Amino acid sequence: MAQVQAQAAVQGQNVNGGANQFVTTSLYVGDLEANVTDSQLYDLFNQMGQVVSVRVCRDLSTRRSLGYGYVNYSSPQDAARALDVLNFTPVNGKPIRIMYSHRDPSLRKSGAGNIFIKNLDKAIDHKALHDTFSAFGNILSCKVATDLNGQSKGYGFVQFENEESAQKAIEKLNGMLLNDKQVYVGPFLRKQERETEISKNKFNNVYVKNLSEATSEEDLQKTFGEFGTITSVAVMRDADGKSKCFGFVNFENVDDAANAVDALNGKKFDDKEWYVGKAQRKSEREHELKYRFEQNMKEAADKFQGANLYIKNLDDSIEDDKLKQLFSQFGSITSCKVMRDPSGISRGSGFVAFSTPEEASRALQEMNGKMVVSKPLYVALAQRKEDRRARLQAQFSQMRPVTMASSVAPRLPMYPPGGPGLGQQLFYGQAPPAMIPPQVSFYLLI
DNA sequence: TTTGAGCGG
Repeated sequence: MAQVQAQAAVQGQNVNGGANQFVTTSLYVGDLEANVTDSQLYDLFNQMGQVVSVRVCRDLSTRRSLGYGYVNYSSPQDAARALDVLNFTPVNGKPIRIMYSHRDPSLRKSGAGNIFIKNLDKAIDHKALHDTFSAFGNILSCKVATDLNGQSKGYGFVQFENEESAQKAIEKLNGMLLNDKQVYVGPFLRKQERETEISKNKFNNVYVKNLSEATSEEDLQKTFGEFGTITSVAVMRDADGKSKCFGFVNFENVDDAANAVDALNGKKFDDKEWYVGKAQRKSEREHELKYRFEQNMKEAADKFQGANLYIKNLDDSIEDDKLKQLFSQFGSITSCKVMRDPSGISRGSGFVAFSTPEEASRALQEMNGKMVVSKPLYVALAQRKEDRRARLQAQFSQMRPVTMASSVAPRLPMYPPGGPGLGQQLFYGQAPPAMIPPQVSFYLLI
């Protein structure tokens, strides 16, 4: 796989799929021991070719190492070779972990292609793990969990560049013997996700949706009854007795419920593909919705970090279109909004989001202090995430939750298809200004 | 037994 990277590098392509020109020459070096210095990194990496620059990142005020740094080469081949040869080299006794520098965190955060391995023989180290799994695709990051002495804890992680490689690795290696130990290889799940996975496995009550309108309790009883004793069955209906096309089947026995889900989920009845799964309690459903929403908010916030401008001191006469006009000369505007109070009067503030931080930065420089209509504009980068969060919490109590029918509730723009369902009773409120990028117009309270 | 953390000038 090092060859693939080197080849891509020679051709000036970015193996990670981005467009950044530095991606092939700039390395991220992580898992640094706290006392590792710039010059140590330089000495090590300069053995692979001319190093252009190197730095260990430090906390601005305390100057303490943040445990990672960067090494830049002028030659992509040198960078590729350094990644291949120097990865997991101990520095101050701790193996460093090298990746191509990739500033956009979306791939890392998405967790796509990330797998977990357990029951690893203690003799298998980072390198051995890497070698074993690199047969299945390009690896972005790989490590064995270790204790403070560097001893293997018997499990590890491999993040592939793509999901297909991860699937192949799972398929081929799960249950295989590695150094005489049978390893488990599966998708990586965060602790929270894993707990809900487990809780999914034991339940009596089954939820079924996408029923045809004609499907009755008797039909459900008949279909589900094949799997075991049913204690109750219900098709949910509106006031007129018309089916809402979903229902619940409660089994006496948890295994029967699980079998029914396995067998019936995705099956077609009357031309309708049923969804059959564990019936969630309201609190579980809300918890899941909230979790997914927060993940999306985080992604949105990250994405717009640096590309999103906060504007103040706007003349009241300026509307969204006019704001956009003012800023469009600096780049491609992905969204633009003047904040207004409930009666529609401009708050004199707004947001302009560009597609790149560079455009935003230029716009900031050119537009801050510029006279527009009658007043000098105040232009700043939209608040950092941490500040937003703190202020968000302060304002949380002041937001009045609004219940909306699913038919009028706005779609959250950042939701992927199949995200939290709007058919649920969700609470939406107006986003507090200066908190949330304009793309995300509503704040969910649950 | 064991389900991370991580991107600047």
